[in-house]
Amino acid sequence: MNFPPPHHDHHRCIAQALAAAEEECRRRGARLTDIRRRVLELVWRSHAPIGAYALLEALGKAAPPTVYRALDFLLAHGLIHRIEKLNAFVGCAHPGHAQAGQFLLCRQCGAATELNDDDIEQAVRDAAGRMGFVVTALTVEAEGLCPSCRAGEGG
Amino acid sequence: MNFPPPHHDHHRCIAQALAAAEEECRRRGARLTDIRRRVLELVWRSHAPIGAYALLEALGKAAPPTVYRALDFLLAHGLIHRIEKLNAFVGCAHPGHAQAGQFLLCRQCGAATELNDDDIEQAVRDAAGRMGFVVTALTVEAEGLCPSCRAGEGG
DNA sequence: GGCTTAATGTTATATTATAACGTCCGGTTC
DNA sequence: GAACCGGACGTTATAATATAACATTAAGCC
Ligand SMILES: [Zn+2]
Ligand SMILES: [Zn+2]
Ligand SMILES: [Zn+2]
Ligand SMILES: [Zn+2]
Repeated sequence: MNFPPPHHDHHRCIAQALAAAEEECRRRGARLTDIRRRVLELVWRSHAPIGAYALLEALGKAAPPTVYRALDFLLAHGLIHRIEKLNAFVGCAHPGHAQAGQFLLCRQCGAATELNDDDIEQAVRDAAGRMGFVVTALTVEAEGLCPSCRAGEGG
Repeated sequence: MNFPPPHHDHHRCIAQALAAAEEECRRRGARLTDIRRRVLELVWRSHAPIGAYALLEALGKAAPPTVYRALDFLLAHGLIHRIEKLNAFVGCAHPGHAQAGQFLLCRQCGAATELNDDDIEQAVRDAAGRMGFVVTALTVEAEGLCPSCRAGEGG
């Protein structure tokens, strides 16, 4: 839930994500098969969202439906999220929690960080409610500069 | 800025949008050519976002670059907006105003309505700021049910 | 083991978007 | 007016993203 510093111990991010995914799948009676696990691992190779065809290439011998099916599974069980602006996917650090789909996207380093801010969600629900609109799903994608990249830009 | 009722005088929406576009282009010294105007008019055929290839077909004899170039122009001058979730485009009712890119998308009738809510933007800036992230562009796409469709669903 | 269903493989194709280059047209300069 | 210039458009090809349809394999169950 914090912005990942540039040189943190990312193996730890991956290990935690995979452990959380195992747990979540067990809890839901879902099968984290080999392909699904490999795709999840590849998504977690970095905090920057990755596209389906990049995953496909990384997987090696596979066809598009293979990776899209794995992505569908991971999305359905809240293990990854889709970044609409980028047609790309990023790991979810807190599967099982209520997710609002709020993301900060650094235009410099590409990192995506998930927010889960009730005030944002409430502000949207309020504004929508004033027009008689009922919100059932929310996508927030904020582009900008993360702390590290901001420092690097001399600003 | 209100949700368009199902049977409002939509010719008026179109006329106003085209007039506003003319004015905005004049103000900016931009050329609203025939193709660009026709695409804008087609985008405004309804309040539901429309895809590039649907526009292409409606245009008749034209190739993809033609419509994409027109869309790029209209986007650049704030006359339309792109809905990322849908890979589709919708007219902007208030060109020239500061736009936050906030949309309510009715999953029933498809209508997209633009919000311009400072509280939403502020909530995002605040949440981002707490993590040291500076927001430069914001996309908010809320899916749900508009007033008319809510009434129709018997809920 | 045989049955059933979920998962994956495979091929083809749909959908969305852009690259590259040629042509035309309106205005400017001389 | 001829030469020039730059923006808009035409045209062809192709890139990038995503899904349909059906065959095959693998798990889970009895
Ligand atoms: Zn990490
Ligand atoms: Zn960054
Ligand atoms: Zn209207
Ligand atoms: Zn509606």
